[in-house]
This record gives sequence, structure tokens and C-alpha cells, in this order.
Amino acid sequence: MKVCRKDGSTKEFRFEEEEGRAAFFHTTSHVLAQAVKRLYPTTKCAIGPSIQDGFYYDFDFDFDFKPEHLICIEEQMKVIIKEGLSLNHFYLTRAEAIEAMNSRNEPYKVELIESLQGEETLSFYKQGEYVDLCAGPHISNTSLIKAFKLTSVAGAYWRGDEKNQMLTRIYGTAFPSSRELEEYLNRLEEAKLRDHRKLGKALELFTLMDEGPGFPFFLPKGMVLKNLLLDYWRQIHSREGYVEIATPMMLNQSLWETSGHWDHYRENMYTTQIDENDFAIKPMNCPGGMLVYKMKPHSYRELPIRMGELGLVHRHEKSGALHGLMRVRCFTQDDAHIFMKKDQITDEIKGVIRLIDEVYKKFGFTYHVELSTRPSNSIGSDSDWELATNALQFALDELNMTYQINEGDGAFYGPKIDFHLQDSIGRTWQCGTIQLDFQLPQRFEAEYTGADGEKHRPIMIHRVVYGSVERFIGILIEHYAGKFPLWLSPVQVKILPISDGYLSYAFKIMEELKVQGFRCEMDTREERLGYKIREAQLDKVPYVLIIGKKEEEEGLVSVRKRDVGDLGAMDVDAFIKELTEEIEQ
RNA sequence: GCCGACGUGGCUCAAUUGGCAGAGCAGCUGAUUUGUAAUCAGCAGGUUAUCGGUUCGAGUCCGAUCGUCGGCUCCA
Repeated sequence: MKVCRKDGSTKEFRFEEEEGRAAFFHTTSHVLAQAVKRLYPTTKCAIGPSIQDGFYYDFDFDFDFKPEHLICIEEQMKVIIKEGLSLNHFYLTRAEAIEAMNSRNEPYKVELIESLQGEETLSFYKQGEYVDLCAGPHISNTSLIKAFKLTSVAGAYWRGDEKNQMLTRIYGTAFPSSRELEEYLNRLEEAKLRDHRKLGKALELFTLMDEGPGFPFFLPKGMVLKNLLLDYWRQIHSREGYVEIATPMMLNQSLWETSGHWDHYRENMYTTQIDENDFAIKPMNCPGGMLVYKMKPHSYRELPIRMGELGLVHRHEKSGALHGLMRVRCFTQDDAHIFMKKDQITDEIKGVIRLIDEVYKKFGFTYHVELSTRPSNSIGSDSDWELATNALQFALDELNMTYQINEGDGAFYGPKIDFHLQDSIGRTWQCGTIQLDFQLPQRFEAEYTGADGEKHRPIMIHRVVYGSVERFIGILIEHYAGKFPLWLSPVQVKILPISDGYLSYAFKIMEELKVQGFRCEMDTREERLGYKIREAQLDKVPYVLIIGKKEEEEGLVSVRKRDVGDLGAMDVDAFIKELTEEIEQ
């Protein structure tokens, strides 16, 4: 399909190519806006870009917009597509542009034009009677859109600022053929089956109750999973020279005043009183860690000190932000604070980046990295921020990491490197993060004695690998669709005796496996084999052992592997060997 | 918090215009002793999220609250 760019040039693109796809979505969003203006001429248009899998357009309707309206709009869009309107590009001067948009009663467009400083001519696209301020590019004709669907309606603040008016955002997607649209919608349905909230309940890993919104309950199988992740965490952190501490869930208010949390994070903190003194439940572990550091004097010879803490933190998140295990009000941070000298910064950051990469690779995750810079509500001096930001960037560059810069998204005490993972429908969640902090050591007057015998101020890194253990579990569930690798499966082997007569042999087998450290369950119910197998499969247990007459007589077990099927009979030692090899992979 | 949608046994879902709250699965009881994804029969299970209102009558209509879902904002 032909794509018309802002500079007037045209180029052939396939839908599979990024620019072609973006132009295709973008043009469909203009068709949406055109349909809306035809049906509801007093509606004001804001912006309508292409996004990952489609597009949206923000409107200011002067009536109560209902999802039912989408049906009429889709009909009108079909009409516009059928009309086969070509998209034409043109420029207007600033004055002409403002005039044009004013005459069409588009105040949001006028505001956009006014904010586009330094551009003397403004780019517009036109199809039929519809004209839009737009940098393009677009596909050449509306008739190229063979299949589309308006997928949802949501509120969105004008210019992304919650102080502004809330607009109505209509989301949609489009494809060059109805077959591709079908496939896309089917993929989405499939992905929804992997939703960690659904699987978490079905597999009895965790649950959320109305009595504690945002406070997850971990069920026995979920605790096995969580503890396995923590065991693995402890193992690699011990290898990397970390020590582990635990600090209290609540500490007095003056501590949080010292740390700066009281001024900068208070609205997210839960507070309480003890004997008429004000306390706060920790939203972060760092002040507690800092107190531990300050407990005794330190020599430069001890540095870097890598002090880990699996800390349960509580934060008051807005009700609308809660999302399964991904966004909760209490979660376990696999935290660590590294206290170090200036000349150790780069090595320490690189060490953490390598560790995070190692862990994510173990689970087969692909991730992307962002460098988040100084936010508006920050504390600390310009020079410290510059030094800290440069140090993070330097480490990333030294390791040849690709990353994007996320302006103004750092923590209030320092810049950070964020590691983002994807859920089953492509939403990304920040998991790992590395934050460099000059502020907290100053506020707490942390010190170490240098080789020169003088007192020096250490620099601090805050870092997490999983980020939130809860969020990480949510990602894991969706990533594996509940089919965890053998080492992580809450139940690794389920034993199914064919009838009561083989129970004692089955128990003997289970004992052998348990002695070897495998997590086993037995289904002793008087049910048919097919029924028990079905249930074990639905529970996504990796291995099922079938125990009947044949097995008992020959001293064997019949093995059925998840997603593979019947592996036939083998002796227990051979089975254990197979399990062990799979775990060691 | 904001915009919109939704809330019916443990789970998945029914219930014409307001007119007797129902099914499958799971559970329990009994029978069946079972060979690679669902054996049969019976029983039990509900103040339809909560509170208030309209009505002869509310799962259904109206209001408030709580929660969930999709976004926005925010964030691990």
C-alpha cells in the first residue's frame, strides 16, 4: 500500500512494516473521527494516534457517550471506507491553521497549534470533507482499510494531565483483510486465557478478596511458588556477596521525616499510632536499611556492603490503579541497598545489571530498559543528579545495553534504570530497577572512614531484581500460561493409582520421590483413570504416574508428561533421573 | 481518584415487557474397583455485593456505598 508522508513523498509499504502499519492505523483513526463528525457534528476532536496494535481517538462529546454508539460509528466508518476517499496532504501557515480550526469549532486543535512553537507551517491531511492537523504519514486511500473494529471506550485526560478535562477515548484496530482481524481477535481471546487473575484462582495460587482490596492472599500452592523464587533469590545473592537483613514493618514518623518520605510520599503511606506516638507502615525498605548501616562505624575496607532485604511494603495506591498481582497495596520487594565509594559506582551498577539479566534469562523473558531522569518533585542538588544520571548511563553504555530515556520519571531521591516485562496481552510492567541515591546518605549522615583516616559519605544504590515478588509471579503465570517449568511447579508429580488395590505400592513410590525432594501428590479417590488424568492436566502438573496391576507386578511406574502424553513404563530410578536432568537444564 | 461497563450458589453461566431464582461443573451420600482428558443415581447448596427508594410485586427500575473489569493519572 502507498503511504503519503508529511514531506510530500510517497513510498510503498507492507502492513507488516512498522511505518506502513502505523500509517494504516492512523488513517483508520481519521476515518473514525470523520464518522464521529458526520454523526455528531458538535463533537470536538482532540488527538488520534496509532498505537501498538491499533489506534485511538480522543473526543469531547456534548452528550453522554455510551458504548452502544460504537455500532453507529462503525457503520458510518464503513460508508467512508466504501467512498474510497483519497488522503491529501497540505500545509497552512500558523494563522491559517488557527483560522481553519476555529471555523470548524475545534478548540483542542487550536490549543495544539498554539503549543507547536517554532513551526511556521503546519501539516494537515484531508479526506473528503474531513480535515485534521496531523504530521502523518497516512495511507493513500480509505478503501485500503478492509477490516476494522472499535474495541473499547475509556476516559482519558486531555494532554494526559489529571487536572484537565476528561475526554472520551475510543480504541480500535484495523487490518488489510478480515482474516487478519479475525486472527488478531482470536489471539487476544487466547491471551486472556493466560490472565494471571484467572489462572491464579483456577490453580489455587492466590486470591483477592473484597475484604482487602489490593492485599493479595497467597494459597498453599502459591506459597510454594513464592518460596521457590525466594530460595533461588537467596542462592544467587549469597553467591554475589549480599548479606540479608529484615527491618520492621513500621517505624516512627520522625524517621520518615528524616528520609524525606514524609514530605514526598505521605499520601501513599498508611499511618498508625503507638502509645500516642505517630508511626508509619513502611512503603520502602531503605530507611530501615540505613539505620542498620548506621548502627556501627564502617571502614572503607568493608565497602561495598551489599545488604539485601525481602521487605513487605505497603502503599496506598488509588483504587482505580489496582490490577491483580501486578498492582497491589502490599508487596514483597526483593530489595538490596549497596553502600559504596564513588569509585565503585560503575562496577556495582554493572554487577546488578548482569544479575538482573541472568535472572530474566533464566525465565526466558525478553525485556526492555529505560533510564528515568529527574522528576519535578525531587530532592538534592543539580550536580548530584547529574553525577548520578551520568553514572547510570555510563554503566548501560559500557555493557552495550539498548535503552530509552524516560524524562522526569525517576524516584524523588535519584535517577533509575528500569527493567520492563510484558504480560500476556502486551502491557508492560516495571519489574527490576536500579536507583542511585546521594540524598539518603546525606540526610542520615551516613559515613565511613577512608584510607586517609577522614570521614567520607558513602553512596547508595537501591535495587530490586524481581521488583515486586507478587508482580513477578503475575508475569510468570502469564508467561508460562500456568505451565511452570518443573523446578517451579508447586506439584511436580501426581500419582494416580488405578484402584484401591494398588495404594500401598503407590505410597511406596511417593515416599521414594519425596525422599529425593520432589513435590508429589496422590489422587486416592475411587474415580476412573481418565477422570483423574483430566484433573491433573487441568492443574497443569508436569508429570503424572499411573500405578496399576502391571506396574506393581513389574516394579515400574507408567509416566505421562504434560503436553507430551504417555511415555510408557520405567523404573523409579529412571524416572528420578529424568526429573533431575530436566531440573538441572 | 477520574471516565465507562459490570456484580446471580465454591466455579462458569441462565432467568421474555418488573410476575414462583434455574442449569452444568465442583461438594456430600450411595452404587461402580475402574488403564491415559469427564461412570451412574440421589442430596444439599441463594437475604441475586451492601444499604435505601419506586411498585400490589424488584435479580430486573432509581439513588448511594463497596468491589471487579477496560482505560486515564500514578507506580514495583
